[in-house]
Amino acid sequence: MSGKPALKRANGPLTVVDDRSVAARLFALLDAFAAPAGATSLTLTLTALAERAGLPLSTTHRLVGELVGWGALTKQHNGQYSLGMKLWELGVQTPTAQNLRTIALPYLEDLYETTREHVHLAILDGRDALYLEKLSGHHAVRLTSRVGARLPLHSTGVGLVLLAHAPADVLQAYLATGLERFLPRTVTEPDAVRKRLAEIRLTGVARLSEEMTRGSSSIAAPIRDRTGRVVAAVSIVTRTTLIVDPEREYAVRLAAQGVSRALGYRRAQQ
Amino acid sequence: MSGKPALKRANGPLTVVDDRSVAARLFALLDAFAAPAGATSLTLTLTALAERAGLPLSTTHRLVGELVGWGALTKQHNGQYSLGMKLWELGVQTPTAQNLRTIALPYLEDLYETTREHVHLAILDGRDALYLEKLSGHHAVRLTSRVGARLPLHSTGVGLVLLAHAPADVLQAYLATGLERFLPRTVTEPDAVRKRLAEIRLTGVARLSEEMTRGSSSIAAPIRDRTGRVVAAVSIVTRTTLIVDPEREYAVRLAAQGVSRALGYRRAQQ
DNA sequence: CCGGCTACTTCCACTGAATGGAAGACACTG
DNA sequence: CAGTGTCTTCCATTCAGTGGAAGTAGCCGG
Repeated sequence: MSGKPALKRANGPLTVVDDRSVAARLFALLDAFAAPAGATSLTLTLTALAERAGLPLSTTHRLVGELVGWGALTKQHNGQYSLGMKLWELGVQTPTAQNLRTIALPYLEDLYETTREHVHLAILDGRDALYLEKLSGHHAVRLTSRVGARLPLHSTGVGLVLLAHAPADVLQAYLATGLERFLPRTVTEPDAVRKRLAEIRLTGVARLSEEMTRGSSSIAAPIRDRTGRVVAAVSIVTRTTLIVDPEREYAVRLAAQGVSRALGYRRAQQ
Repeated sequence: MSGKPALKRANGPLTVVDDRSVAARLFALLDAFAAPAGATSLTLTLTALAERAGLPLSTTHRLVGELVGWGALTKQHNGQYSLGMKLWELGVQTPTAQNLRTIALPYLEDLYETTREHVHLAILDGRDALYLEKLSGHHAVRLTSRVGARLPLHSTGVGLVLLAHAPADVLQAYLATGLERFLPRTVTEPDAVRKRLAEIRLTGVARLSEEMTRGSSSIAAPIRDRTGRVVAAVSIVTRTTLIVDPEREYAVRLAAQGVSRALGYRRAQQ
């Protein structure tokens, strides 16, 4: 691979920091493990890793050695490498994740108990909805989401809620890039999306059917912090039915309000 | 491997890999954020960070710049640094955590629902019980545990279960170091611990009262994978009462069995 | 308004840590 | 047992990283 500049990452969040710096190489190695979509966590051989990170084998070997020594990677019995516990340990200490999760979890559990459906908690990160938490029972519908997943803003319940309350420039930028159509019913036309967002702001809930995963629908509501800013969104994902039942919507609203209140939000204004 | 410098692996939090290497410096910076016990996630100024990591300020400045660029650290409005979302994102993809959690969560939820108590899921990592998951309602007792926390093996329910099924050498090594007494009732005498572990192996449950946190008791049971090896432990932590109630113990057992079965364990032998 | 303090940022000449090609070890496989 | 793919080690070369020092920004008290 001569192509001297920049690593050629294909899919996913490519954060080239500086390239050439040792740090950047280490990051490239870790990024090589970023799982694509809803896939299971990767496991790579040294050679595969070197290739994905765009580094010479011997360099990879040495750096991987350091990463393993620290615990960021683990070498399994079969010689494959995977992300290590140390990374998990540090990761769960990240303030945003840690705090929001801790505060929200009890309410999410309540929501799960009353509805028995998948419960999601997500925040806006860049151009994606980043799933912080997901509860689901033994049966519920199969889904692409998982904790740590990034899903599009325009085709998920939490995504639309987050988008509805995002700063104008973020919305602008998001709509500017073409929106992918996952299923026939996915709304991708910018103006239609804007209209939809206005309604979501008005009613305080988002409802979607068959826009991301066949056979499933979603109801989502915003979570606000003490300043009133929308910082996250909760949703439930249910099997699509024709009946619109207001009870579930109420349950989602209730959960969102509970978390907001726990974050210090008092619906003051007006 | 001449016995020269560094390479100080111990799997405690302070993992000096080689020192001098760029990687080691980066790791030191990240390690500086490792929260002590049950504390909230740290937030540090550049200077504090430099100090904790034992690096010159200018070096710290540059490296921190790279870490922020990649997303491992975040600079907050007030100029303080904290762990960043990228780290969380990678962390939750760690196979052990990811898989166990995904499989176990539904059972933990059931357990929470029937008991309304703190529910813990932990694995053995080094000399500690590492808490992978924690569910707790709005009320339950206040505790030191949290997801990502490390607590001692001899004074927690999950810890004792894990220790009871640990390889002989691990147990040996653990008992060799003096065990800390947290409360008057903490069992710290090696032989007493061994006896206790034998009982836990026999009955399949661990019960503790007032050994770690004042006012709380715990019931824990082992989780096995398809090979029959104990890979994790579940527990509930309740307010201490005088009544030993068998229902809760049954619920914990049930949850542990559920997860074990989901992991492919068939209680074959005997 | 200023001087003094602390905390952060930038600069750059020097140097030793990191590099990577190549060769050696290992492990399958047919 | 040669053949192929993968991993590990070595070491001369050099360029990325270093860190002392100087510059900048922000804050406080007088």
